[in-house]
Amino acid sequence: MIKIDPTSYTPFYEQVKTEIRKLVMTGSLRAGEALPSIRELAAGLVLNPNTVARAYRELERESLIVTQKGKGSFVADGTAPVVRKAKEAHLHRVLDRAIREARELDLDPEEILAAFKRRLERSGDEGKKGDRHD
Amino acid sequence: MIKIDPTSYTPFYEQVKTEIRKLVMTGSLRAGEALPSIRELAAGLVLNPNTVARAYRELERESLIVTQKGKGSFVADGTAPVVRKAKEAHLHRVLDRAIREARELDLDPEEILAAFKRRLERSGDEGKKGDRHD
Amino acid sequence: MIKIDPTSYTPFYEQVKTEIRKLVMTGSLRAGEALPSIRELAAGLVLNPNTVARAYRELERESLIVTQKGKGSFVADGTAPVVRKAKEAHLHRVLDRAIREARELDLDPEEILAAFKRRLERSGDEGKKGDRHD
Amino acid sequence: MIKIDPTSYTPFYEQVKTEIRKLVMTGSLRAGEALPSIRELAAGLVLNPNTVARAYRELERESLIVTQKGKGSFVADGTAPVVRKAKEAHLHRVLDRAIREARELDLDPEEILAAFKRRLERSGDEGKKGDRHD
DNA sequence: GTGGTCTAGACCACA
DNA sequence: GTGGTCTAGACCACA
Repeated sequence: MIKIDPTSYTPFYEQVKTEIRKLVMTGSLRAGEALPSIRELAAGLVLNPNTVARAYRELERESLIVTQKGKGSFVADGTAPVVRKAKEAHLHRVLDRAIREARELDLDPEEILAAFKRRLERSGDEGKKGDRHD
Repeated sequence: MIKIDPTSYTPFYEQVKTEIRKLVMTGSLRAGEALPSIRELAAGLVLNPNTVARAYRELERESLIVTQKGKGSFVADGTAPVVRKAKEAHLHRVLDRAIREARELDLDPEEILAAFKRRLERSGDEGKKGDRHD
Repeated sequence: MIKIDPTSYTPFYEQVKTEIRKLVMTGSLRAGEALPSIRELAAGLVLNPNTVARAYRELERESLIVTQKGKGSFVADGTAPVVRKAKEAHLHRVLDRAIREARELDLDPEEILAAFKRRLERSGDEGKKGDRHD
Repeated sequence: MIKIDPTSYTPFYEQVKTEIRKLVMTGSLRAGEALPSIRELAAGLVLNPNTVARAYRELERESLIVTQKGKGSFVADGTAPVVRKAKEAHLHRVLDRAIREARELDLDPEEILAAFKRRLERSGDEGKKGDRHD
């Protein structure tokens, strides 16, 4: 469910945080639901447990998850209402960045929009694929 | 002309590379034109000359610029024809990343497109502004 | 295993690159094998870690080695088949340079060949020794 | 008559020195003969006069040339007898370096000699050509 | 412990 | 003044 890009400059622990936030935002992980254990996830992602632990620790600090000693980590309650807003904010952040970068190329809004439509359709055909490289 | 974001995970030397690539792609820097000297740019960006030197060195390795001992760095000849393609490729990369990230939120293409249009118009009103934070 | 000549005009990082390429070409370092860590090699050669790091970084860019965060650097896979060709190319480069320089002295090919034979035998007697000073 | 390689790590002034030494060793420049003026040579090589001046100064310090104020630079007298020995020494240096580098590849002397013969013949066919890159 | 980035500052070749 | 190399040393991510 989660993928880490080793070529990205974004630290592994940040990538793990982002991926888990997405799972919550899409409803793949619901309030109260258990996250994979640190060791489990670390093994799956071929990361050191320390790295995953750091991601969980920071997600806990922002109250997205809670950890119960001896039991594991769970999506925090009260998350549900926040999700909708977070999702919208995330979408805007993502789109605004693309728009800003496109405009920095000195392109007209019409051109940008046309290109966006084409790429969006294209992405529908191919399913979700793509190489990130922040 | 160039701005660096100290809060970004992207290394300074990569940010400098990206910014200079943009200047070439937008035609702000044309083939044969001189780049600011390493020391000059470093001073302007409050970076260490070593950091800017690394950016220039790598841009030279990708043949975007050429350096003449004792004289300075210049946009490479033969850049002009390459620019158009690079620009398009960059635009696609930027848009595709946004599309991929939006789709990972389980949003419909229509929703995504509608949001994109709104944000694009909004960006036109405000002029080019925005808080980056890659 | 590696030696650096501080009197050479060739930068230290280039000398390190050349020496490591040789180790791979002679089979002293095989695909997958670990290279000494940057700090280790730097200490051994009495060089600054930055200098060795630059050598490794550039060897990585030419796909001769791969680096894993926190683990170290390793000879790239797929190196084996490339080695034979690289070895031959390197030999030709070395011999051609000597031939060109000898010819620039206006010597006959026979003279050059005779001298080469004598020096080659002589080198066999003495074992591998020699004062470089590029 | 002289060529400078801007991609070489050998400083320009050293390349100039070496090239002039070769001209003397091959008899292209004889004792008492005038060298091109500093400005002339600098213009021909597209170098700054300072750079050529440094080469001349150092060649003068090693007594290969003499400079007469207002007249120019000349190959020193007493050079003739030295030339023969210098030529041989230079040849040996050049060949020994090639031999050392070939042996560092773990090649047999027979292999090396065979390759040398082939490359020597090849060089005869093509005339003097070649890209150096020390 | 292993790499990666960055600053501060020195020294050199070249224009 | 313009680049290029190098050292010393700090700080961070990752194992």
